[in-house]
Amino acid sequence: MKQKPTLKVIAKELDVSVSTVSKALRDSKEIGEETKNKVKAFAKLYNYRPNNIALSLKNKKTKTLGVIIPEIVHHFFTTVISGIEHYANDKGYNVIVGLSNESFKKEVINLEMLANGSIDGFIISVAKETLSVKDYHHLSETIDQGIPIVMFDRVIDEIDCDKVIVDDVKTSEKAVRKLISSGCKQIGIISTKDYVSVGRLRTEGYKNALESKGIEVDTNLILKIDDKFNSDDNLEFLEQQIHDYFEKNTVDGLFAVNELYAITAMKVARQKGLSIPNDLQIIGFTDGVLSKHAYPPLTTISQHGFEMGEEAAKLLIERLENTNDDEEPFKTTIVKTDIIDRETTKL
Amino acid sequence: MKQKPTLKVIAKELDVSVSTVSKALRDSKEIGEETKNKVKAFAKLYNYRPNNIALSLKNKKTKTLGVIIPEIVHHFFTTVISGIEHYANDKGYNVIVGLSNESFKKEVINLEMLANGSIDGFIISVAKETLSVKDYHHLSETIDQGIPIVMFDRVIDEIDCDKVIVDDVKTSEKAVRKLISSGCKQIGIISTKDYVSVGRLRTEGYKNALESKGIEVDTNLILKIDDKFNSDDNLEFLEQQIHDYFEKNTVDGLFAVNELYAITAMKVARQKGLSIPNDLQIIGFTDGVLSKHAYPPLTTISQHGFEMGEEAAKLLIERLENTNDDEEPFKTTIVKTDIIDRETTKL
DNA sequence: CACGTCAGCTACAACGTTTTCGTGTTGATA
DNA sequence: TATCAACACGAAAACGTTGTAGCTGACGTG
Repeated sequence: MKQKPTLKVIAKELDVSVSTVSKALRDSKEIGEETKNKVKAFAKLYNYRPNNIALSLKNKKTKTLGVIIPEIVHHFFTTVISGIEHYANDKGYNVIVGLSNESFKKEVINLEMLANGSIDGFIISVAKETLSVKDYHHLSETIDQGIPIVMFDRVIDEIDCDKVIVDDVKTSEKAVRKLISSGCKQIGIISTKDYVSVGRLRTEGYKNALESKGIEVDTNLILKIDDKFNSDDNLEFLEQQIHDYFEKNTVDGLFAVNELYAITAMKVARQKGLSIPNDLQIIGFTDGVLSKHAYPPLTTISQHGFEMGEEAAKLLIERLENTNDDEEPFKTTIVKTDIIDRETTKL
Repeated sequence: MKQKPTLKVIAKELDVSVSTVSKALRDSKEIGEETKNKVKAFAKLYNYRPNNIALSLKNKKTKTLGVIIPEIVHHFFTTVISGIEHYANDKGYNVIVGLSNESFKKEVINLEMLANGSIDGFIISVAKETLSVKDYHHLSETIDQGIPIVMFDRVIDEIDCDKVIVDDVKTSEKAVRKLISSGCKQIGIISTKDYVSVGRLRTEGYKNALESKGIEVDTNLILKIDDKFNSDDNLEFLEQQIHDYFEKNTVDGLFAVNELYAITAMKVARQKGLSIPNDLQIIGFTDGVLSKHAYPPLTTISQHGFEMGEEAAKLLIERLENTNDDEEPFKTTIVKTDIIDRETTKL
């Protein structure tokens, strides 16, 4: 186990000064050709690489991005991370991930752990609990300390920062319109509680679509799932709620704000003997593995997570590398969506 | 935007020395009560947090783990990351993720980017390309430099390090035995090419099970998928290969070495009019979202990714924090598996 | 009064870099 | 021969922290 060589050991070994070694390796014209070659050869031989930590300390930048997401076991978030990684690596940045597990406290801890010099900026999708308790002090304090934040997907209007979102209202409107034009007469929606911005906005789009076609909105047809900040374990609870919904309502079209809700609705519908898409047409939101491999394959809205990730990383890195004194105004970029036609809708 | 306070600014502000501030905050008995209180109050007021980078430089440890995986958009890997994060955070460690995208070159780059001081140790599941070209110099060099590595799932026998695996052979044996005892007469396997260790081992288990029951192994029934280092885009190619397999062979039991293969096989079988589990019983490997939400829900082997992640993090951190001079021998821990009975098998 | 002790503080080095500002030697020029 | 530029290199500071060693003044003891 040979130790990593430092400038100092190279200097001692070659009997020159540390500065000379540093300059030689950076090809400074201050150093003579001969010395340069000698140093470079030695450095290559011993596989010298500058110590990142020392560089970070000196340059006051770490070339590392902090990504905080509610859950990693979730296809949408992982595609976003892929996008972030892709863009960031390309620009020489690393990515640290923190998981909030939808918990406010863990979000705060993660932010604090990383905000002490470990990273140059954050990309975050806020936890449901944070949205629900409406306590954003950790975010505003971080921004106050000069650490930029980019929010994506779940976004907080009150916080001024760069944002990457999807036009939830318009997109949902489009999806529900599609259901209408495919012949659905009774269209329901399975959404989240209102404090989750995306749920609220997608419900809004749902209403807009109906109203624009002169259809009255029946609030009984709007199911707002109570998922206790944790969508993974309480699958039965989710099924139960959807089951009850089907007991009380008869629908021939359904719009679900994520793919899990859509898939689960399909399952419950199948148990009730409904045929998809003949008796019931369904559109989901987010194009994940579930949608693609479901039976029948689910017609869904693609959020283009990869592009969202790339865009978020781009916004963040641009802000980090912007050396102008005049602060750039905050941008919120809207990533386009597409409806991917599969087999849970007609036509 | 107020700057992060450092020891130096606190010292200047309170007109004491930097050392005094440092010691006061760490509650050293060298410092008088009065001064301590003054410093602590000031630090709290200005929300002082020690700079991680400076600490890392000084202590020569970063309290950060580097995790390198082939793909993040993959349920098994994300559960492993969850497990790693869970254990690591608990011990005050952060996690940097690097994606190799199954590419040898990207794996090397990622390793090098992080090995220059950014992390204390690696947890890695090697890329298929690396396994196929059999070039492990980046891994052995990293270990040589004193940076410990823990491998999980896809593991390299030639490299001496801690490992976390599943007993692929035994587990597969159990699964195939189950198929046999459920009445299957013609049992096939969908595996990977042999350079992927898990594929090779699971195929071995498949053969063992058959032989132990006195059934002759028919190599035609062994399909080794050629997936070109990228399982995501070439879904049609995968389908094609499975389709051809079904054309040539008639099976009533199928063991697939991952869930995507299993799900795709189900899809192809359905197209051929086969009823599951009546005409064909299927068992997959890895309990992911696909298995759970498939139609019908897939009987599968749970690898307990979360536990694997926790175990990997545990091994790594224990090694990092082991201050004994005598090197601990390398361990490989075997995480248990379970068959999760769902609806693609009888009984 | 000389000496030692102790509390309470400060100075300094070190971690590995980069960069600014010297400094000494050479050779050419006036 | 005195002056000066060009060249090749070194010393030192800085980033933020911690730990060791050193310093100062007050007090007690013989």
